[in-house]
Amino acid sequence: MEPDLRRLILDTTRHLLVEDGYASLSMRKIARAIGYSATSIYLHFENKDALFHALIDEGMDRLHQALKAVEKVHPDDPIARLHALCRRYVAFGLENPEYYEVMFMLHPQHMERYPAEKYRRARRNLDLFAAAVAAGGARGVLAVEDARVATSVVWSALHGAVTLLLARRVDVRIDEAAFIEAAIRHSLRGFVPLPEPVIS
Amino acid sequence: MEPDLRRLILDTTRHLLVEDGYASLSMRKIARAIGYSATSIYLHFENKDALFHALIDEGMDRLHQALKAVEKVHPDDPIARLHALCRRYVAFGLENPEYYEVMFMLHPQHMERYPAEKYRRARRNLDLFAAAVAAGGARGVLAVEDARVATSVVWSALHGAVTLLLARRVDVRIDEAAFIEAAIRHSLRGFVPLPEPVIS
Amino acid sequence: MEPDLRRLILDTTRHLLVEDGYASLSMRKIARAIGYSATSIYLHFENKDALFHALIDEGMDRLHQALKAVEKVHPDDPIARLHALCRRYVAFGLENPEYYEVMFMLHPQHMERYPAEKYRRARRNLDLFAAAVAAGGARGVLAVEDARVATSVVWSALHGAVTLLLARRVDVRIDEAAFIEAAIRHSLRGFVPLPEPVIS
Amino acid sequence: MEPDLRRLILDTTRHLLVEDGYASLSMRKIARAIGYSATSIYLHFENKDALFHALIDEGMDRLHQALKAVEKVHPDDPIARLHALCRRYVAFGLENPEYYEVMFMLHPQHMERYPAEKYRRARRNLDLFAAAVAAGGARGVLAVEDARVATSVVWSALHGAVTLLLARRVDVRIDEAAFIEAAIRHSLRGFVPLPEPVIS
DNA sequence: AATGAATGAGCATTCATTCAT
DNA sequence: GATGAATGAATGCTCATTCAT
Repeated sequence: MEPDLRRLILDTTRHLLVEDGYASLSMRKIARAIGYSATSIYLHFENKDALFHALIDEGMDRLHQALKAVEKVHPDDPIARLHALCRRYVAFGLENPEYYEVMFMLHPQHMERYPAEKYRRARRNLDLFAAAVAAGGARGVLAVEDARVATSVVWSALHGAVTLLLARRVDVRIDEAAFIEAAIRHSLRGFVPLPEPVIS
Repeated sequence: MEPDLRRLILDTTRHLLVEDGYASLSMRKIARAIGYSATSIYLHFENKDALFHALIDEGMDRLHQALKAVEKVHPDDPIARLHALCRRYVAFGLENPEYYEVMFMLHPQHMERYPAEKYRRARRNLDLFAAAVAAGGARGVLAVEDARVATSVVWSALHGAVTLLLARRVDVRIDEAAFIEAAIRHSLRGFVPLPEPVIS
Repeated sequence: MEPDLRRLILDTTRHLLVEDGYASLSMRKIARAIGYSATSIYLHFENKDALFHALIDEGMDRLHQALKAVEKVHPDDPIARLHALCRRYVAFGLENPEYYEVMFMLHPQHMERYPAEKYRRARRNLDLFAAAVAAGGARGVLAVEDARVATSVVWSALHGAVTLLLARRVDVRIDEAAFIEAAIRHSLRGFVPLPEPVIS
Repeated sequence: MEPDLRRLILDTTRHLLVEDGYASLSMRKIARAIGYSATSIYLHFENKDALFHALIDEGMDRLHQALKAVEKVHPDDPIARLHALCRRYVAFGLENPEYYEVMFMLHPQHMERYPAEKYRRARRNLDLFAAAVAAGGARGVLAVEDARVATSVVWSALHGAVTLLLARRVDVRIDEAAFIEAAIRHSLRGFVPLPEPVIS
């Protein structure tokens, strides 16, 4: 009857996720929300984990689309590209809290069953950051010791900003946009190729 | 019989949390661990949330103790102090994974009932960072535009590092200690009072 | 497409039964195994019980084939025939554990719907035993008071041996083959027309 | 409220067992039958298996009481004792079909969790048979090659009779009592030390 | 201060079956 | 003949919580 129940399940799950959180999400709840029996969900997803994994996949793809778009805008300016990637990343997290929660906040235990092959696919996003970082290092416009480490460091700063914002933990007196911009700049400034290291 | 059952409950819960994780923690399990009936817990805590809130309070206090200790070591060097604060913060998170989770990652929904007054108390920890940042700014050793924002930015970077590490999301080929140090340095380098802004 | 899907269903179900056991057998599983939809099974069998009843019929037929083969080997020696029938019976039970279970151990409740007419057909197997017993009695080589009773008695001894073995209840220190042979001999010796032992 | 809910659960379970069979027995069904919530059952039994195991224990004990009583009646006549043991065994099975089903008809898979220590206790019943068989062999009134095997053989004959009767598989034209007596005699006659018939 | 007894709601998952096509 | 979509009922079990004592 429903043209695409699978789609409906995925979308509904995403919304429930952001409203009630992962912990309180149950198959029954999803079923109730979509107006189908719980059994019907199993027609489209092998089990709860499979459903979440599908959501993760989608999220990773969407994020990838968003980030890739950036890449083309600044093909020759690694710094500008990195900056734009950061903005996009944070924007994605704030605009898609549902996706973001399953994608990056799920407990490792649940991720164990996530197929390794998909992990690789998920890592493509990080690779876009890595490419920009490496390019900046190669051109000497960014001071990069270890590109791998540097990439993760940038990512973790962005992730911290997104999660604190989503959890509403950031001081309410701080303007959200200002905070985001400050966080990104701050992180990028860490790459400044300096005459003098300051922190010994 | 027990001089302070409330104390015992809190300690036991904390240990169970660190050892077995949040998801598997139940009132029954706590009761079994302390050797009292589950009902007894309700004599000291209104419900599970109240128990967790008490735990969060304690966690914030413990973190505060840990951070305050640092303060005295470098009373006159804001940069060293900030650096040490960061290290301590990350160490605390990694040493008390599930504790950290309860403190900072609990779904907002659960936090709604958390009294605003306690939120303020929890913010004392951030104040220690803020003080160091402000001191550095005042002395001109750190380039700080808005101390409030800067503090939150540093915190969010640390939080990102902790959560990614706890979720085992950081590339396994990266040495954990190296990653932490890089993340902290990177964040502090963002404060370098520079002749030249790089990101326009 | 399939020339005889009914046939395929029965065979597959039997195999699944022998391999995975009764408890784990479901219509879905059968459907998957035959490569048809679950719905298709209902085109050939009214419901699960009907399928099982058909299976019981077949089992009875198969057992009948096995036992009849014996009959011809010893047409003139009732004792040898009876002995061989017993061996065959036990062998059949042990070789088709779960099949045997469905045939003889299904709860009466499930059997209520089993048509009385089929019961009669099932009884043909017992008749083979009865014939041997009667023949032995007629020839005076077996001491038989009431052939009907005697037949059931022999059968119940065999059934007891099979079921205890299938349930792994027989002392593990006893060799299975030795136990079977002892059980059969013991039962046959009950027919000894004294003072002459017949089975050496 | 209920003086002994554990008792009530055990008794109710037994009755449901004989009425509906093991396969269809569920914790909820038991709960409904006793007028308590399903959860309450878990206050007295760790899980479904534990409940069944308790039932097995009780059954074994009751059977043991019944068989032990026999022992004293014929202390010096192994044959009479064995005969009486057999009668009692069959009588117990027919009078306590509920117990009998859990005790001897449960699937091996469910028995795996049955503590080994209890298995030993359960074997006491077989030991009573073994003692009589051995005594008869020692006195030369029973022809016993291997007492262990002989005991199991007798038991399996009795078990076969009980289960066929319980499953209503025995020809309805046969008088139940006559069948039982014939089965027992037949089995004992297998022990006849020829050339003298012992059981008249 | 402490508890044993009890429960309703919930969980993921499986099942046999139905029905419109 | 065959099926995909759908479901209601059921399963064992866990949980936070309550209440009378």
